[in-house]
Amino acid sequence: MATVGESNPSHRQPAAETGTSAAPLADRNGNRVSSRPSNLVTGGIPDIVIRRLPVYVRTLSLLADRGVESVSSDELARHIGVTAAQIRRDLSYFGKFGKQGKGYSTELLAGTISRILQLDRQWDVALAGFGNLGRAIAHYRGFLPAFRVAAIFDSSSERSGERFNELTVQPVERITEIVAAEKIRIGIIAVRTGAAQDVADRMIAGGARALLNYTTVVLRVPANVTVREIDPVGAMQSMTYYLDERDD
Amino acid sequence: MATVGESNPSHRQPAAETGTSAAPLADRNGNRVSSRPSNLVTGGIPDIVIRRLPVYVRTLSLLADRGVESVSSDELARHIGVTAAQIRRDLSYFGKFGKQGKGYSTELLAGTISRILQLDRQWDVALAGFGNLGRAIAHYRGFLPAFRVAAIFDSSSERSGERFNELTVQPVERITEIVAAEKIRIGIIAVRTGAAQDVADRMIAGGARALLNYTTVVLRVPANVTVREIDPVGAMQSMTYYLDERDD
DNA sequence: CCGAAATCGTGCCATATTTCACAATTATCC
DNA sequence: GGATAATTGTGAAATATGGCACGATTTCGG
Ligand SMILES: NC(=O)c1ccc[n+]([C@@H]2O[C@H](COP(=O)([O-])OP(=O)(O)OC[C@H]3O[C@@H](n4cnc5c(N)ncnc54)[C@H](O)[C@@H]3O)[C@@H](O)[C@H]2O)c1
Ligand SMILES: NC(=O)c1ccc[n+]([C@@H]2O[C@H](COP(=O)([O-])OP(=O)(O)OC[C@H]3O[C@@H](n4cnc5c(N)ncnc54)[C@H](O)[C@@H]3O)[C@@H](O)[C@H]2O)c1
Repeated sequence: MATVGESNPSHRQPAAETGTSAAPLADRNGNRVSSRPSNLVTGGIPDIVIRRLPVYVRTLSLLADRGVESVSSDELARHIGVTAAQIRRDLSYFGKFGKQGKGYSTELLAGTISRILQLDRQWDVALAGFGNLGRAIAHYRGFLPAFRVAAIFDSSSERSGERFNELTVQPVERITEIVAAEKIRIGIIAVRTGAAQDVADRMIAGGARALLNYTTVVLRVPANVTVREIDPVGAMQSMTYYLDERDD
Repeated sequence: MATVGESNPSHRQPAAETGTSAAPLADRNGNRVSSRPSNLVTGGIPDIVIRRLPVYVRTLSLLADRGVESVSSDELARHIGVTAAQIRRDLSYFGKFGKQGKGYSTELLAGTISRILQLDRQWDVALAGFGNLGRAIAHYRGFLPAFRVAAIFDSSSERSGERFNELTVQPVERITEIVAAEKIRIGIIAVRTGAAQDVADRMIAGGARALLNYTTVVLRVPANVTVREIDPVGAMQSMTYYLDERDD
């Protein structure tokens, strides 16, 4: 396997981009806004490429499960809905994984990209907010097996203290302490909007460096923290632009 | 106000894009796969610009509600986390809304962009899937007031027939019929992955032209249908790339 | 009413991203 | 075994996106 895989990832650290400055706000797909790694300075790999990798893994794994042993960039591209050249280019940032005349081994490539993304381990995640959304996230099995909710926080005195599986919902005051103690690097923010920045700050103080933000708040985070936005409302609001009364 | 606002939006229709050529996301049948409209051909406005507009509206409305009457591109940029030039450029696609020396009227600009996005009306939405996620979406107030769940579908015989507010959950077989009858243009897909394409096809057959896809399935849709993906798992999986054991 | 300060809109340039297209390599078939 | 077909990885070109910087215009304080 080529270079990146399990090598020391320190060189990948998102380029410095402080608070408000240069951070672009929406990715190509529809996922949203805010501080994601700038994509060039480090000589690193463009974030837009990184964001496509999960789809590759997903599709390759699906094919592998179906018993398909190898796949060409062209066929993979048709499955995913991108161009074959893009897939080949994306992969070329990391090494050479294909075989001319044959294509890529589905299983091998899925495994390789998983390692590149560090998905070959389980990550503990801190969940803040245990309201409707927070509960839904806690119950959602789709994050498994790479991600496991290891701590839950809520400010409400009714909710804090509540049990979920083997976890007790903790008060927000303990976020920093617990995130640090459990070495949690990833946070999910599902609190009411007014509390989002505070909760993010506490998580970061405890050592979190990746935040999944379900609120519409634009989070201010240091340059070494990655934030991804989940913004279904924004997605809907941008689709209506294209709607027309009559149609085809 | 400038041109676009409530003018006939037919010219905005995503360019019909045949085959794989100009459009990055087309499959063999000329069906655009997955999200966003092609962004150039029509001489139309780049989709990436459209996708930023909801954030502008949101922020401007917030400021207006706080009693801020006008805001400069610079200040707005600081709130949102983009550059002032980008905001000015984005707006310039639609007209001239600012006043030199002063900035933009928060209320006016929020209203103008809302009209551009056609958010100055209520859109009926069809929701497919009434499991955990579907229920959460149905209860979620964040889509209001621009979007209203007007029909709910589920294949399960237990769920179909169930009531939600004044709605009865309907079987998937009725999607096309009901979507057509109620002139619904927007669908939300929250069914199990295996059913996503089928449900999408039925909605489109009934006249839906915008789909919010919560599943990980890559939907095949005609070129005149916009799809946006909500993919929190992918977002998480791409953030782990940047995580490092030690940090800073 | 004046000069300084603020701010927009945009031409033009810089950067980022995608795509083309082809040499090199490997597979396949007879 | 040799000819043909398939397919990769990548330099170079093409597009798309972002940002600088400045003329033009408006505001503002006195
Ligand atoms: N992106 C999405 O798909 C999506 C969907 C639904 C809701 N949301 C957003 O997620 C957030 C939560 O939505 P919800 O429907 O779960 O609301 P909710 O009211 O059910 O839950 C909010 C929770 O946050 C808790 N909370 C309030 N202040 C807190 C604080 N300082 N620290 C920790 N917890 C605190 C409350 O006690 C409550 O449990 C909102 O911002 C909402 O807009 C996003
Ligand atoms: N993007 C996200 O944030 C997110 C979060 C949770 C779940 N999901 C995804 O959303 C989907 C639903 O998740 P869930 O947790 O609600 O699962 P669920 O099992 O609770 O609900 C799925 C629902 O789909 C219904 N269904 C199955 N086949 C159908 C068909 N042919 N037509 C209509 N309805 C059908 C089922 O009856 C059930 O009610 C899954 O694909 C899941 O991976 C996405």
